[in-house]
Amino acid sequence: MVMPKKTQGRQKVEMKELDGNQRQVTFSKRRAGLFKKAGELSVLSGAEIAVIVISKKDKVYCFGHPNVETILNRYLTGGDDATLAESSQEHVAVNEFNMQYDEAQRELAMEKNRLKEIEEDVKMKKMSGSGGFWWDKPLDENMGLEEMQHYLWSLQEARKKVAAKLDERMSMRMGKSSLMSSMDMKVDVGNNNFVYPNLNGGNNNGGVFDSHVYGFELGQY
Amino acid sequence: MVMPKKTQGRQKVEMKELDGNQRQVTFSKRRAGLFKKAGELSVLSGAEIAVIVISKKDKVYCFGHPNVETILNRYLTGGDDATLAESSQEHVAVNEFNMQYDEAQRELAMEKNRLKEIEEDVKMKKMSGSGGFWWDKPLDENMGLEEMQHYLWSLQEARKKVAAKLDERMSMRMGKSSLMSSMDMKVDVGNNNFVYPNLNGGNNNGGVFDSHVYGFELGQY
DNA sequence: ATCTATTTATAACT
DNA sequence: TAGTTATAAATAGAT
Repeated sequence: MVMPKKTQGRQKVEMKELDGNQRQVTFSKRRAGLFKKAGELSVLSGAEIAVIVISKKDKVYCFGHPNVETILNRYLTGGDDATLAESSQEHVAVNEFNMQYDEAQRELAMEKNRLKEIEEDVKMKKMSGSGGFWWDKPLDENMGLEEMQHYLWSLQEARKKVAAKLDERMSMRMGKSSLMSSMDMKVDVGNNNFVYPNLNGGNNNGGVFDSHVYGFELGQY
Repeated sequence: MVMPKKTQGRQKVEMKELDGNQRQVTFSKRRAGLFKKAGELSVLSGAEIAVIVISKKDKVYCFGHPNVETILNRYLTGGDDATLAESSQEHVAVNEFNMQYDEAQRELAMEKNRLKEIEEDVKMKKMSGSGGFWWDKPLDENMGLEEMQHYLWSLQEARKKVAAKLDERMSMRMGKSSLMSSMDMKVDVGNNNFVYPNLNGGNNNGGVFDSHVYGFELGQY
């Protein structure tokens, strides 16, 4: 007795832009897959990886190991820390920050993993589907309030530096630019109770919640 | 008669850092896979994607559609063009340029695809292994001299259109455009025999030949 | 770089 | 958005 197939299974798909719901679904699924692949590659090869995805509706999703800012910094400065260290005091500062940050991240990862193991011990079922790496989840899901505060502070500092770098780069390319001014506007979230604007409705993504994956929650995908 | 299996086939692999040769091989294979996935996602969903990978030996590999710089700009700036456009006239200009540039890139991509189809028609063999998207290969690898010339020509044509529109816009707002000169610098690779400076040893990544993949060629992998 | 055997990722459906 | 299933793709191991 041959059971009729329940589904047609995966079908080959033409590589052209999709529409409507199909696009949304595919976008979600493949974005998740892409981030997972990025995470695996970084673990297996020890490489640093940043992935930034901006949907058609301007929503920003990103992945970064150890974190996006560090990688952008390296990318913009030439990919070599030595180069970075040589260029100026400011760079040294950023560099130093990066190292400390990395270390902090490592500790965090370990703690997270410990927590996770405990959880898994409790669950131990059906986690294969929802499981994954810690950096594959939204920040607020794996960060306490205090930790968050420190994290925000340090990242904002770093971001200013990176922003300055980018501005420099861009102006080198485009003649000139006043990106900094607008960036400051966005970076100095100042006194908003450590709740970064990104999570509050603005579409400013700051780049603060890195080392992980997150999406802005405003419109549809 | 049962043929002994030729290979064990793919084996499940533990997610931990690899060593030596195995790491290099895996790094190459998976990096390629990651970029391909990124390209597919951008085509299917119409999203803009940037991927930056820095190997343990500090080599930088990146993928960007339509190009890395634009995406980093949007990321650092807030991910929303509208926000950017509000801040100042100059931002409007930059923003506008970016949009038009993106558009031009899209056109170019289509043209490239057309060219490729013709080539494939001639070849039509064994392309499955080396096939893929044009933006998934180093520039020098998928561009013959003639093709390169055509590419540069179309890029310049497209750019003229963009520049014209931009200039038009600019003069509408201000007295004149200061972008023209810098743009010329950027696109007019001029007389260097169609070999883009990026390919000549510097780690300047230009941002002009993006929408594709390339790595810096300084050390080992 | 190529070639399989398998593992993974996912398209279609629920 | 979250499962399920069948099939398309990616890729580990070996050449």
